[in-house]
Amino acid sequence: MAKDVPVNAVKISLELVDLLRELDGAGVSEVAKRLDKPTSTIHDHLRTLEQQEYLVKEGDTYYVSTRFLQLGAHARSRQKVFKIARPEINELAQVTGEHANLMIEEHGVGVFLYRSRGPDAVRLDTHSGMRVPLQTTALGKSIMANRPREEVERILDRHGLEAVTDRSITDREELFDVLEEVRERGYSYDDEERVKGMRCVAAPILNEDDYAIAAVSVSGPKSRMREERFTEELPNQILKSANVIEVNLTYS
Amino acid sequence: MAKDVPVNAVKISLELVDLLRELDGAGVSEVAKRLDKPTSTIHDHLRTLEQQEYLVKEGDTYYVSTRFLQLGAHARSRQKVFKIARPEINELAQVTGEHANLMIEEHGVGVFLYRSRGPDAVRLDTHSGMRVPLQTTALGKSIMANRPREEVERILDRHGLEAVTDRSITDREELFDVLEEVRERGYSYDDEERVKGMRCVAAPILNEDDYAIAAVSVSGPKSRMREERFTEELPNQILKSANVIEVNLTYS
DNA sequence: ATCGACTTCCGGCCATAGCGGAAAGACATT
DNA sequence: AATGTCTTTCCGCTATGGCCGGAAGTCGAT
Repeated sequence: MAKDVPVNAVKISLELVDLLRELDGAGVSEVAKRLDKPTSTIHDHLRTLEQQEYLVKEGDTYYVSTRFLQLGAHARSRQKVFKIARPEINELAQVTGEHANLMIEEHGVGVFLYRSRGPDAVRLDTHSGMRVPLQTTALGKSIMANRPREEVERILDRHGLEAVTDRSITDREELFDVLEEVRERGYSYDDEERVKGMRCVAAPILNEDDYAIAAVSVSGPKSRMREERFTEELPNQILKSANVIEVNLTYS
Repeated sequence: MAKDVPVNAVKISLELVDLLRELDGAGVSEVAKRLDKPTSTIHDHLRTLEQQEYLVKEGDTYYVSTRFLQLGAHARSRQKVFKIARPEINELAQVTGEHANLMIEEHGVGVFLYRSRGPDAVRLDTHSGMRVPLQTTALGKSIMANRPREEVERILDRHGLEAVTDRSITDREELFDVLEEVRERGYSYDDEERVKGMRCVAAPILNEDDYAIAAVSVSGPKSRMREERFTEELPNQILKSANVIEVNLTYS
């Protein structure tokens, strides 16, 4: 096994924490089985993380601690686009009645920074901090469409084009064609490419150099996302919100 | 130096992350100076954390990444008291106009799980995930007052009684006297013990064994927190909310 | 009582974390 | 341009401590 990271012990602990999140808590032996390491090694790591207060132990089960809440809140509030976009996203959710979202790109994946539920919003699995492949959301496509092609290539080299539903885009050239359209049109669609039955409209937030730093969207059930509402009304509302955010970003 | 944790490398990385949060981003040499380690060592750790996507690098500065947002959101939603209390806290903020808060204890410190700003709420530094010494808030006192004395002793042994303002309680016996009163009265006060000019009223959330699992509070400026509102109206509203939460917790 | 499945502890080996030193850049200042 | 002072980054050695096998506890079930 080639040495891939400078400090392997840290890598193990981080994988361990993320596993505990996925499993929603686990004991020593279960973690050891999943990571294919001896229980004694895992035990050492769990103890360390617990002593440093990054995990909590209840009985023989370890859980992710709220220490991460503090770090996460900091990471989010550090993004100036977050605090400027938040009121606009709330507004968007209210007037459309649906979900409204804010996404940024980080390490080549899409991160939901914030979401607001409108009065008619359906139940949905998206939550703050959720990470998804960029090409599977209208948000991600709006971002990629307004980045240099070579940067998008690098992201694809790193993450590939994993399909999430049977409608996901999986061909690289097809994706670039779509991105071209999106850039010209100014906003993007997602038609059940990530979640069955859901459609989505998104627009990018651009900086002074027309480089996408984020995207905003509205998403809802297919039944309500159609005809003029889908092709005219929602795009206009979203473009207006995106524009307000862009303006507020430059003058702040 | 005695070996204090099983995996020292992990400890270094975790301290590093927390330092980056405090500093709101930093370069290699600044971190190295603060942690009193060689730059080469710090460099190894920063690279590892960045490769694992727990940090982001912008130019020569490393920042905490939104990876923590996902972990934090999980850690919070894991607490059933959070999702049950949230609507009640929002309600409390609306009817009182002030800040309303939810706190739990973790590793012997108070953690703000959620807060809601009412229409008249003043600017305040509290935020989700914030960690404070228990004895410096009405919330913390409500929790400690409804825990076995030996458990409180253990917490104090570990964390001491650090003063935050000149009104903070610093004497152990004095604290236990206060806690005794709080338990009998059913709710607790904070009169500028953490933040100058702010007062706070809190009530515990108890489980079936009368063991405090959390606390709710309302906090506001001294000028509005006085006379009957402070001694009657707010305590009653908070006790009512706490009771609703307790009931919803048992039947769910 | 005996088992089984877990967590925890212990002690040793050798991979590797941590470090010093040097190289490669960045950025002023002269 | 050239020099000096900051960085960050790289490289390779060495002693240490991370990792592991195995044993000892712990708990519940049968």
